[in-house]
Parts: sequence; structure tokens; C-alpha cells
Amino acid sequence: MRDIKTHRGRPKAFDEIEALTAAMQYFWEHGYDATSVDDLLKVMGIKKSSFYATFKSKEALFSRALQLYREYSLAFLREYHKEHGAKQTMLMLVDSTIEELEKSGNVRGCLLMNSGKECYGRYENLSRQVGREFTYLFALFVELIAEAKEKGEIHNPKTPQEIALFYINALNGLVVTIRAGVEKALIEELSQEIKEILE
Amino acid sequence: MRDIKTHRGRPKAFDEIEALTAAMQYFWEHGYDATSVDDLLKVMGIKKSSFYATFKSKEALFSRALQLYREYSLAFLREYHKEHGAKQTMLMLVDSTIEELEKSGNVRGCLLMNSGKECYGRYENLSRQVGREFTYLFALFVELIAEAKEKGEIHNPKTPQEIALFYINALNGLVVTIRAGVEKALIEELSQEIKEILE
DNA sequence: GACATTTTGTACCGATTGGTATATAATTTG
DNA sequence: CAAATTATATACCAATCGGTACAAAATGTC
Repeated sequence: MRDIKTHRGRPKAFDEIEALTAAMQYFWEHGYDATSVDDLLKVMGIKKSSFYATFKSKEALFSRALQLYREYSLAFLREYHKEHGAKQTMLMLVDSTIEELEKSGNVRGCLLMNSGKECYGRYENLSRQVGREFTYLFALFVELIAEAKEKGEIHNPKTPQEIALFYINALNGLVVTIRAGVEKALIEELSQEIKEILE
Repeated sequence: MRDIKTHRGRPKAFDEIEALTAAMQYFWEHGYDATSVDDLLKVMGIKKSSFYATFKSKEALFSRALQLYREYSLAFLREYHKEHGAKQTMLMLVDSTIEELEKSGNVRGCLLMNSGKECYGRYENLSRQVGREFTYLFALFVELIAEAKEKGEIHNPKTPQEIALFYINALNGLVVTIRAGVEKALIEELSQEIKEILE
């Protein structure tokens, strides 16, 4: 039994979770390839030696960022669910995308989905991890839809799984369609159509 | 009036359109950033000097590839329309994606949509071009839906533009959802749901 | 054949990529 | 205080990035 609290040697001068969170945000904004290690060092506020000593490699760091993103997202969605209910939580996913677009002119999308596209066929480990992380989120979406159906807030006759998949798929498309440069009026229209899936 | 047929100097040893087409295919498969100039040289079968003399830069070449892709796509869709009709042409977009997935385990998606996502906020000229090229394709989709509606093949009460946007959006999502690693059974299910938009 | 023109082959460029080596600084343990 | 341990700072690495320089090769014109 060793004393797990005691560190020998020089103590870390930064908070590992803080640095990881900053990296996750940067990855989210710029994607994996477009993020260089030097970019990460700046935003994490650490030096290269600390980076590699703590996180081992860019890919290993990204892997942890994916996991952290899923954990944050799950936590946030559960909290939002408590406050606003199941159906409103699902609708919020579209609304917040449109809000982000209007406020910043930009739309980041979901880090997992973005990474799925980027890593597919190029970084197999990351690609498989994206699949695993997404399962957690998808399971929650199915639960939320099921709950909303039981409450009679959703009249769509399909199964919760079918509805969730179709809705999330449309949400994935929304990010792509926005970035393809489709004009704002059409995007507004489209976002309404997507939300109608949950009627 | 100068003689346009006569070239002075050493003649080109390669076909410009063939080389451009090969580049387009490679970009389609790998994306813009993940394609290096050296990759392009190999697949185009030319040397660096010829590359820069003919196409000026990687970005300029990509711009031409985007245009070529749109031209090819329009021509192919119009041909398919003649042979199989409007509704079937739209349905084929989903079917061919699933076929590609089953045959190759891969799915390239639409070069324009992929590029929209990749270039958004990073390569402004390319980003704007994606928007312009997509308008051509989208106009055709709206025409096809309108025709199918007139023939009574589509009963969806929304306008052709709304249907086209919603359907294409779902198709964009399908590529993302596939690459996110969602299991095959769910993807089959999803593709059916997407095609039902056109009922 | 001489000359102008254009393409091609090769060597090279500075910048950036992800990652290492190594020496020094800061801490706990004895 | 000395030794062991861990973290940090800096310099460095080969490989790759997109792009350029320049001389040689191939053609039409005169």
C-alpha cells in the first residue's frame, strides 16, 4: 500500500484538467489536423516538455479530449433535461446551433461528429473511439425521446430509436449544410423542418 | 486575329483535363488539407514544374476541381434523370451512398459538402465557391422534386424547395452519421427513413 | 540552322510538422 | 544536507509542407 497522496519530485505548475479542457476547446474549434502542437502549447499555457511528459502525444491528448467532450456533453444534457424537460432538451440542440450561427457567424457542430468525419479511414483508433463515445450520447437521446413520447409531447409514430437517429442525423446535416454556404433564410426554414420531426 | 491552333514551344506531354480529373478524384477521396502537392503529382503523373506552370497553386487547382466536380455531377444527374426519372434520381443519391458503403466499406460523400465543412472559416475564396457551385446542384434538385410532385410521385405537402433542402440535409447527415461509426443496421434503417421524405 | 517560346526535370528554399535530448529546477524522503 | 524523483526550459531533429529557380529539352517560325 503506497501513499497515493504524496508526490515526490517537482510539482506540476499547471492543472492537468484545465489544460486538457483548453485543448478540447481548441480541437473543437479547429479540428484535429488543423491544430498543431504549438497551437496547443499556447492555448494550454505549458511548454513542450510538460506537454509530452503529461499527455504523451497529440493523438493521445485528442483521445482524452474526445472522452472529456462526451462527459461534459452528457453532464450538460442531463442538467438541461432536469431544468427544461426531455423534448425541450432535444429541440435545444437545433436552437443552440442557430443561435451560435447568428451570434458568431460560425457553427462548431459536435466535436464527436466532426472528428468522426475527419478521422474516418485515417486514424483508426480515434475513429473507433468516436463510435464508442457517440453510443453514450445516442443512448441518452433515445431515452429523452422515449420520455417525451410517454408524456405525449411527441406524436411521431416511429420508435424512439428511429426518431432519435433521424433527428440527430438531420442535426448533423444542418452543420454541413450551413458550412456549405446555404443562405440564412433557407437555414432558418430548414431548422424549423428539423424540429418538426419531434412533433 | 491570332491563330489559336498553333502552339509555339514545347508541347505539353499530358492532357490537362485528365490530370485535373485525377486531382479531383484524389481530393474527393482525401480532402483538401490531407492531400499534399506530392500526392497530386503522383496521381496526376506530372512533375512539379508542370504542375505549377499549368495550375498555378494547390488552391487554384482545387478551385478548378470543385468546378469540374459540379459540372460532372450536373451532367451525370441530368443523364440519370433522362433514363430513370426525377424521383428515382433523388432516391439514387441515398442508395448509391449505401452501396458505396457496402462495397468499399467507405463513403466519400459529396466533394462540395466535404469541402464546405473543411474550408469554412479557413479558406474564404474556396468557401464562397462551394456555396456558388452548390446553388447549381440545389436548383436541379428542386426541379426534380417539382417534377416528381407534378407527376404525383411525391405526396409530401411541402414546397419542392423545402423538400429538397430537407432531403439533401438528411443526405449530408447520412455521410456524417456513417463516419461517426453508427452500426450498419441503424444506417440501413436511417437510409429508409430518409427516402421516406420523398413519399 | 538560328532563334524565340514553352514545357520539363531537378535541385533547392524557408517554414512548419510531431516528437526528443538534455540540462536544470523544484520537490519529498532519508 | 544528500539522494531520489519529477517537472520545466531550451535546443534540436528528420520529415514534410507549398512553392521557386534554373538549366535542359522540345517544338514552331524565320
